[in-house]
Amino acid sequence: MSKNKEKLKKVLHKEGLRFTSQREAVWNEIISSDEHRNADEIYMAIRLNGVLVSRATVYRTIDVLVKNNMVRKLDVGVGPSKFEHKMNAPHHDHIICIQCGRIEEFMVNQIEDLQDSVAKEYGFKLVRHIHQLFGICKDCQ
Amino acid sequence: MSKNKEKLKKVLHKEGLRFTSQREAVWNEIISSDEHRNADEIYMAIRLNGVLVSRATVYRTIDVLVKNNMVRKLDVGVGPSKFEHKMNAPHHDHIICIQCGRIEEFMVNQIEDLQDSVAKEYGFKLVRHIHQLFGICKDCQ
DNA sequence: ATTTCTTTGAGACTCATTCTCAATAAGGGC
DNA sequence: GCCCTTATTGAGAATGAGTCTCAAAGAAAT
Ligand SMILES: [Zn+2]
Ligand SMILES: [Zn+2]
Ligand SMILES: [Zn+2]
Ligand SMILES: [Zn+2]
Repeated sequence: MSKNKEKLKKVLHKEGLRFTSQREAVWNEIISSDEHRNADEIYMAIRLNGVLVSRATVYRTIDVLVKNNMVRKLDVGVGPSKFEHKMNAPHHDHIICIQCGRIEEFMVNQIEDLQDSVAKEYGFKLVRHIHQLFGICKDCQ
Repeated sequence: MSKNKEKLKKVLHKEGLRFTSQREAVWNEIISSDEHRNADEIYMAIRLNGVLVSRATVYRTIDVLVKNNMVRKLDVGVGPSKFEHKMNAPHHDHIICIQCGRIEEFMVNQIEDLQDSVAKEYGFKLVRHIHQLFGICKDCQ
């Protein structure tokens, strides 16, 4: 069994959920691409592969994956949320062009550390963070 | 005329928009509090003051204010967006409790500077940023 | 195989936000 | 002020992402 399938099984088991073909299809579709896609795009891609999975199941499955750190949810400020898998992908945040929607990824260790300090200072146990820079990209300026 | 009224007039003029009593009412309501409120809460507060302004106008006016850096839009991850004025308030970001919804404000110069560096590195002209830390607050742990 | 509990799909539903469009009000010129 | 043009407003309809419902189908347990 593939590493990714293992991972899904493990998480579903931990959550007391069953391993089903639909959940596997959603997970497979999400890890098949490194793009930032919304739920409907993922749903459509699965259908194009000839697999029948409902929109509701796509949303439900993505929720589980997000909760378990396998998928990152991205609010791009306009329109539906986008998603990306986190398998083998190092942590990163995003810089987004408000003109053309282009998304670049960045990661600065120093910022990550400073976030931890802030959480500590305020007595919060940090679970996740959103860090998005919005601006005009080179091509759009 | 008050400083705040001036400010609104200036921005509306710059945008080629007219100064109206409704827009003034929305702006006055927003600057009257330092809380983080959603559009409907702001709408209700205006009505309680006896002023009649429609929900649509509240939304429309907030959009202008956000675009012109007078108001900050806050996506708290669940439910409607919240807003806060930026008059005389130094820039800050937010750390939010995912249990009780409590919101604290923080500001780290070093993070702000690092953001500028990232934007520069990617050739983006930075317009705004979202930086939100989500976790469990002291009381909820 | 039978029972029990979970999952699924189709579509209804929610709810924040946006849109429509006729009625009203600003702002500029006279 | 008064007129004219153009922007704004309000009420409610429309939108759209996401959630919920519930009967049917499927998994696990006995
Ligand atoms: Zn761009
Ligand atoms: Zn990414
Ligand atoms: Zn809390
Ligand atoms: Zn704040």
